[in-house]
Amino acid sequence: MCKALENLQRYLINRGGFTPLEADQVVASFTTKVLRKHQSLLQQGDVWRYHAFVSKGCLRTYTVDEKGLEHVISFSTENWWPGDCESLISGAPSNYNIEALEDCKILLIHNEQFIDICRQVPGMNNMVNAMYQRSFAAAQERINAFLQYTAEEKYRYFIKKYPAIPNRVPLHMIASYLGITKETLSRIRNTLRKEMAAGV
Amino acid sequence: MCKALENLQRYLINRGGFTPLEADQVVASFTTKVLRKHQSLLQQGDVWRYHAFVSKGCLRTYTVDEKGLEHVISFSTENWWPGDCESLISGAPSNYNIEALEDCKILLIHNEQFIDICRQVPGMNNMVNAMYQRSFAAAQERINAFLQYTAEEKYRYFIKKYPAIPNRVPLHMIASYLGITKETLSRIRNTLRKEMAAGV
DNA sequence: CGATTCTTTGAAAACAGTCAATCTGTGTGG
DNA sequence: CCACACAGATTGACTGTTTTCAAAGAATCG
Repeated sequence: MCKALENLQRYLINRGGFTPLEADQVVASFTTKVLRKHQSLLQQGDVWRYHAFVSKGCLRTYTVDEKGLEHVISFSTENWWPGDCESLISGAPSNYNIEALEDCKILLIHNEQFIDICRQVPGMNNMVNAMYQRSFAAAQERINAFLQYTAEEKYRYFIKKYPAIPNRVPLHMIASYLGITKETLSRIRNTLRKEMAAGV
Repeated sequence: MCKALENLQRYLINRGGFTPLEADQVVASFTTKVLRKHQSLLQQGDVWRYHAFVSKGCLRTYTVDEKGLEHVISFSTENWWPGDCESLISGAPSNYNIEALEDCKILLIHNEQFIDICRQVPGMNNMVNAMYQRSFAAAQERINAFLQYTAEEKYRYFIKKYPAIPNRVPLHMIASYLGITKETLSRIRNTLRKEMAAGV
């Protein structure tokens, strides 16, 4: 088994509570997709019919508003499931774009096959369920951050929660993710640097 | 069957795709809880171990930050499932408060019983799954609104999406939900009134 | 009624955004 | 290997939306 698939297998065993055999069965239905930096996994207007697991790399999901401005909805690194669950449920064209920020290895499966597996492998439903619960809980936490934090507090919270992201992702995308401008984020970084230097 | 339970039965048939008989079986495990205005369904620090269906009334879920300020996370009206899914999964004390804004009728079930029903009634897993998917999609949409809208745009979007809420809920709670101050929202309302008067 | 709670209004202050210029680093092609 | 282009990051001055603070006017409830 190639390394990309092994990552998913490990994920299924550790996070989904599967036996190695069950995990094999699930993994066998996935195909590997290599994405080079700047390539897309999903483009606005297309329908999302898959489940995708990030085995290696980093992607961003973003929207484009009426003024043509991009807004980063989320980052997806190893062991995440990027996609558009709205489009998946409804079959409607997606409003989201998903783009590789680095060279990526993605494991893909069509939704129909995925549903088959859910029927065949007991425990699959539970894992999917838990996945969505976690996603929802995380989204609520983020909403909470929008409600109570200033720009600086949002950034502090972000680097505490995702310490690896700032090193992998350009600043202006993080600013977009936080709902602030790149200039503001640059100034915030500056004050944080000064704090570090002062030994706070 | 009392009227409160009938609402849930109807929900299960229409939204969950159950037969009336299956729906009966599910409904039978729920108990009715009456909440008077200002009473709580969940208080910060308690563990949430239930699933709750709003048969009648309106509630708010909110957090209290370090400064003692309240932030409205969500409103729940008829046919919604308020609760703290984070606390439910992890078993950790909740950070949320859920309070009745009107006299309410809530249908409650313990999570353990709920899991039993999921095992017994086929299709239950799918419904729960779809519920969380919808919740997650809605949360993402809200995050998107935070990213691209001004205060006024957020309010316009809100009344368009939830036209019934403004009539049932005090202004300052809507302001909190939108992440703006009550004074700002009051001023926005003022300009909207003027627009209406001018016939825009 | 009196007492909350909710809403509105005004003026001043603060935070973040905009615009514009410059600086940095990286990679590509001559 | 250098020069150039380009994307990303920083800085400054200015603008503007939203917040804050304070006060007073509705509305609701016991």
